[in-house]
Amino acid sequence: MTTTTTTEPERQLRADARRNRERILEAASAALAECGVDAQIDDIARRAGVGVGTVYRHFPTKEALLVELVRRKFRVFADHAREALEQEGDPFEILAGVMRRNAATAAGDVAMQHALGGVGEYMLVQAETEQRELLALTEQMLDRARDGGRLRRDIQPADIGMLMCGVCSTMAHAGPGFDWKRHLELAIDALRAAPQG
Amino acid sequence: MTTTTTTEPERQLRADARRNRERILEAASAALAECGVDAQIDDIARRAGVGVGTVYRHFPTKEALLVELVRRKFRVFADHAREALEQEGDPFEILAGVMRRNAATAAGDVAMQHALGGVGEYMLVQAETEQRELLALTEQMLDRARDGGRLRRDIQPADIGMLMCGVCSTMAHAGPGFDWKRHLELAIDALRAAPQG
DNA sequence: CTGGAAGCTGAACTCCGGTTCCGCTTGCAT
DNA sequence: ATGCAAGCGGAACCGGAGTTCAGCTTCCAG
Repeated sequence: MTTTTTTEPERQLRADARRNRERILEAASAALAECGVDAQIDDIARRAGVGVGTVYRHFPTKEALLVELVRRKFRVFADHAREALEQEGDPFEILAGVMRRNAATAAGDVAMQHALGGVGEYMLVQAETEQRELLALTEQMLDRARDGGRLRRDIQPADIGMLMCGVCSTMAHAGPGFDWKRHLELAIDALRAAPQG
Repeated sequence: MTTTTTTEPERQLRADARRNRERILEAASAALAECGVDAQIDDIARRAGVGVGTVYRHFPTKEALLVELVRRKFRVFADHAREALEQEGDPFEILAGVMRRNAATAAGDVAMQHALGGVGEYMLVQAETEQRELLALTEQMLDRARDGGRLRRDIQPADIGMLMCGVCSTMAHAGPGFDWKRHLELAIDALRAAPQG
């Protein structure tokens, strides 16, 4: 299948334009990963080796650029989930594996922490499609893990979302005893079924 | 004892000044609870029925005002903990009760959600003293609950902090299935000792 | 009562960062 | 080859929000 994401621009771009678009996205990704929402357009343009005007030719507004990157990241999360669904093995551990992998991905991206940690609600709202996709995949993982018997029976896809958002919020905090990996493991433990009733 | 908090201004303020200071704090509290970090000084001044200059006479900078309010809120959290430590009853439930009460407090205050949810790290950093106090009280609650046997033995005070930050981060999100009370209960469940080994 | 220090006001200032826009460059269809 | 639409650069623009300050008002000690 050709890349038919609603996000991509309608008609064929000129070759150099496509190249620039990609460089901008890359630069933006780096800048936002580093500085979060506070990254500046001028900086992004500089990193991309491009004028500010060019950035605005490709993305009507800073917010649009932010949203596009959040979308992409969500697709990465979804890819991880899809890969995991191919694997053999204990479905609970597979679920936990995806959570660990996605958390690690978010850990390197301040913008994503902002989006998930509560600021930049707008970013999430506009990535609704991608979120839904991820939720659907999560549901599959949950179903399997529930059948496996090691997952608490009342856990819903949105629960995973909330917990992951929570973990991301601790990524932004530095402090003694503040460690997102620890937080993540606590969250995963919260999902376990009590060792029989 | 006289109010000897390092935060209060050194020498006796003129009567009207003290009154104004209080009105500003009140107005700021309301504005920040509503708009979070984005609340504007002009708006705060207007709500307080005071000129902007007056706000700046009492707080050198917007950040200082923010920090002061975060500190106060932490003291409220600590008060809740202190009260709880007076109570009789299952120490685990007492701990859970404080968590519920403090979460509910934070739920009505967007600025606090920003501070705890990952933005405004700076606010937390400057409320270090108040945090330490809260941590110490938390430790007492944990010790008792651990002795009671219903608390997972490896839970540390900072864990509670992280979990609470996480819960606050979901407060900022609206969405189907996103419900901070649910998140909080999951967090509390994560603390429970497995029903024997 | 009264002098003067403390406090107040709010228009004006400053800074900063997103956005615009116009003249120039470049890819590509013919 | 070549014309021209698509794309690019980046200085300039603009609005918004924190902060300042010069003159006026109010409290209160003596």
